[in-house]
Amino acid sequence: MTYDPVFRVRRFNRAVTSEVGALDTSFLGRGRPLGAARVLNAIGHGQSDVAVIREFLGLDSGLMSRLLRSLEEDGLIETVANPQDARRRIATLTENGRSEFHAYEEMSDAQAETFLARHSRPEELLRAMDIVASSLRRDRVVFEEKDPRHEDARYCLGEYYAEIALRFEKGFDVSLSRDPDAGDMKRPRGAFMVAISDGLPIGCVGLKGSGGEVAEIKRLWVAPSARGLGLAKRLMTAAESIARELSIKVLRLDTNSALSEAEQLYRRTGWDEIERFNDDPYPDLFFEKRL
Amino acid sequence: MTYDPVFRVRRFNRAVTSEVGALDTSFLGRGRPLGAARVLNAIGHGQSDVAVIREFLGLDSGLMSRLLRSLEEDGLIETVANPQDARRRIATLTENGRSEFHAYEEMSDAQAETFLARHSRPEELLRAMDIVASSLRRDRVVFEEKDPRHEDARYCLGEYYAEIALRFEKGFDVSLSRDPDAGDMKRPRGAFMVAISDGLPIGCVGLKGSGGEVAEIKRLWVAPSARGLGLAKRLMTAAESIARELSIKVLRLDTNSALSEAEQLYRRTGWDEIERFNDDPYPDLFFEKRL
DNA sequence: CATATTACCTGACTTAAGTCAGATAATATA
DNA sequence: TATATTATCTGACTTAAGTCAGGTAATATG
Repeated sequence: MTYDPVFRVRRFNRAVTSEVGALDTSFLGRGRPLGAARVLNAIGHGQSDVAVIREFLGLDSGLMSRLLRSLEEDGLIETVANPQDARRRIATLTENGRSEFHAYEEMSDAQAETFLARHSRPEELLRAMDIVASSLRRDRVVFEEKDPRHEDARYCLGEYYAEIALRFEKGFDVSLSRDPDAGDMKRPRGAFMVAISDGLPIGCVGLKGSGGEVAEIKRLWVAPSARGLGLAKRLMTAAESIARELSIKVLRLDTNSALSEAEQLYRRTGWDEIERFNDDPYPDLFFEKRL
Repeated sequence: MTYDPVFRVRRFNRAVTSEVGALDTSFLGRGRPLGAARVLNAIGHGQSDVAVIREFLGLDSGLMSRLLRSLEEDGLIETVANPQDARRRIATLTENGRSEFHAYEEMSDAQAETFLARHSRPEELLRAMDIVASSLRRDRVVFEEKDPRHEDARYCLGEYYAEIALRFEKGFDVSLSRDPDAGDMKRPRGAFMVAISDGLPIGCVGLKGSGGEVAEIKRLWVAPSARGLGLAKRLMTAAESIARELSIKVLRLDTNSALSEAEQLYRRTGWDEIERFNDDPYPDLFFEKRL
């Protein structure tokens, strides 16, 4: 017996729509209309190009202009013409603007902390929030090529190794996490791709080149909170298209039959099972795809 | 290595505030201002007393009056004086109002279904949404005394037995779920209490009386999605206060040491460990509290 | 019974948000 | 170079939402 799924989704909708105020009232509470506060916030987060902010917040040009004037009159921002294109304007915070922005930031941080502090199992609540946020914004995930030693890449790899270690009872040699392959997962031999959802890395994949026509797919990982969104497939597609760019003709990968979701994905997307091509102890399944 | 909790809460806030439209646009999309749509929706859900709706939606009396007039002019509702108190008004849907309300309901249902259908692990997404919703609305949980055979009570008991069966490897005799104790968990001997969060039962507790001065606490259960909110303690407090109403002097309970959260709760809230007082096979810990 | 309170209504007002039609100056294009 | 396009600005407008003071009729209270 389980409750109607549609009822549960709608219950969630009611909860967030009636409590969004409780979630984050930092936009209010400083005596400024929401619109002006949102513009100030965007500028504070480094968005300086007026047209970009306007597009991002979905504002009419007239309204945007007026909001900028009101922030300017309050001495919070300054605008100057863009030197590359004098039609466009660039907005920056003044000293007062920075302190006002920080006041908003601190309110928002404090509210988030209070919300978590009321829960005695904050890690589970956070996991749930990650799942919902990733699902809501699934269409805004961005795929960025990163150096495997970049902070975001290392975060993903750390999570990947931690999970591997958990799933294979025999454990996993953590020394590998120093990643001897890093050099082969950078241009021009290969690449490393991170999926980022509103600032949070939620997946990665490595393309480990050899300099020749054969390359390997490594480190395919999707955060537990982002599974079910089809991210692994999108990561693989991205990796394949980089491989084509690099004139790679044959892709290989190894995996373990315990990772059944991965196995299914490969079989569904044109990979063929092949003979073992290395003597690593962990994998027991080997695939190949000709591009 | 884990991401900053405050960052993750704020990411969630951004996701819901920027996608609430995507979550439920059913209030819009029918050419009616949000305020009027919300009033129509409240009436459709059976709230007929104007003052109650006004309180619930937090509206000024003047504004409420105007919204009612506009719905009346559109032929969607009718208002009559309350026969018990002619100052108050009662609003009901007309035939047109009912079909308009159903149009909103169907849009909302369809959107919830679409949202779920895009996810390949809907049950995990639902669990996450339950956790977040229960946490957001923790202060609006209502405790209702119910007959143990009432639908909500039976839902809780079903979940309780299912969980017990999972936690004790030896399994659990499901025939017990027919609940031979039902008669003792009703007034005047005892009571059964269900915690309900916006329509979803998320916890329960039974007070099983004997007719005398000794009663037992049974079936304390909190939904996995509502743990960490202090609900068990509130349920126990509610059960104790009913026990006092019923002139019960001694409360007893049995539990299993595998349920460590429960054991800690009892020890923290004035219960004393006592000798075994029954020969049930499952419990191995026994407590007593004098009221 | 006189008076206070309550629930609702009405009119006059404010604010936030947004739309729309030009105007201006800079830049891109034929 | 003439023309079109673009980014921003300005003024005039609309709509939704809400506030506030005062009014009416019903009900509660001393």
